Amino acid sequence: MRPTERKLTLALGHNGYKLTAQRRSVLKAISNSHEHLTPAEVHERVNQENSKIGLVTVYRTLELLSELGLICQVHREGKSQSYTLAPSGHHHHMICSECGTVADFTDCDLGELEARLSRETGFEIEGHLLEFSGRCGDCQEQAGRNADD
Amino acid sequence: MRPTERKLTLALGHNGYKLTAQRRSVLKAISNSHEHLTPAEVHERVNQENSKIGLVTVYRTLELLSELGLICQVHREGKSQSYTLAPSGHHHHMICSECGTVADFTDCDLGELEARLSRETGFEIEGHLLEFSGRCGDCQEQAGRNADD
DNA sequence: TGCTAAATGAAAATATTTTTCATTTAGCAT
DNA sequence: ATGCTAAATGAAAAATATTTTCATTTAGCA
Ligand SMILES: [Mn+2]
Ligand SMILES: [Mn+2]
Ligand SMILES: [Zn+2]
Ligand SMILES: [Zn+2]
Repeated sequence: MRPTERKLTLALGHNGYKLTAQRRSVLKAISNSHEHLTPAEVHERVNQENSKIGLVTVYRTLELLSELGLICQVHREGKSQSYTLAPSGHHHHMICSECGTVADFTDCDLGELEARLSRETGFEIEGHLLEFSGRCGDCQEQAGRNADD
Repeated sequence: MRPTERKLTLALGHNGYKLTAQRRSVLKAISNSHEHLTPAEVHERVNQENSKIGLVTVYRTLELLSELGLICQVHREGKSQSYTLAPSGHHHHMICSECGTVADFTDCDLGELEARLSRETGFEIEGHLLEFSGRCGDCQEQAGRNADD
């Protein structure tokens, strides 16, 4: 059993949820992709396989997996919600604007900035959203190759 | 003329766009609020006044004002797009999760982090999204007063 | 093996955003 | 000032996204 599947089994059991084929398919689709996927994209990919599950179930499952911390949301300007596999614990995303690949990083180091803002504005800070966008190594290479032609 | 209106006149003229009553109303609704407003909310507020403008025009106008740098988008988990008045230049938001107030700050100081990520992952970083969420001073006070009762 | 609460999915409802196109109007040239 | 024209508007419809409802199925347990 793949480590992601094992996590799913544990997280579901722990919280009184049932392990279903649909839930396994959704998580598998996400963990098989390095990109962030919208509910519609997950649905499409799952249904290309044998399974055929309903879009409503995809929505419900994405919300559940997100709650369990197995996947997390990616925020793109103007785009609809999309999800990617979550490493454990606090982390952030770098997103390739060309191919959609998501890379995680953990040490955001915003403590000092938070403290200063809190002091200066009186806000009590509870959380933050930090994402970088750019071009991944692969897409840069590809652009380089095309320029060479 | 209020400074925001002056900016609007200049930005529109500069770019070959026309100054219309609708555009003034939309910008006014946003600049009159410290909260971030969705298209539907902007529409509602504008139409409470004399004017009565179409929701489609609100959508189009928000996009235009955003392009011109007069307003900017706020990103909330699971919520639909919303906008707030933009100070000039690069900046970020702190958003009160209770009342929706948005406060801006400018010095995000992510250069070092960017450089390290770029070095370690090969990503070429082009931009970032940084938002803090928490409770504004007012909402903390109010909570304090309620606890006192 | 059977029971039951949880999960699923089809359909409908609701919400959000975009497109189309006929009508109006701001800004400019006269 | 007046008329012209490209840009802007708005009503309606279409497209897209998300949620609710409820009858049916099923995972996990006794
Ligand atoms: Mn992540
Ligand atoms: Mn802003
Ligand atoms: Zn890429
Ligand atoms: Zn507040």
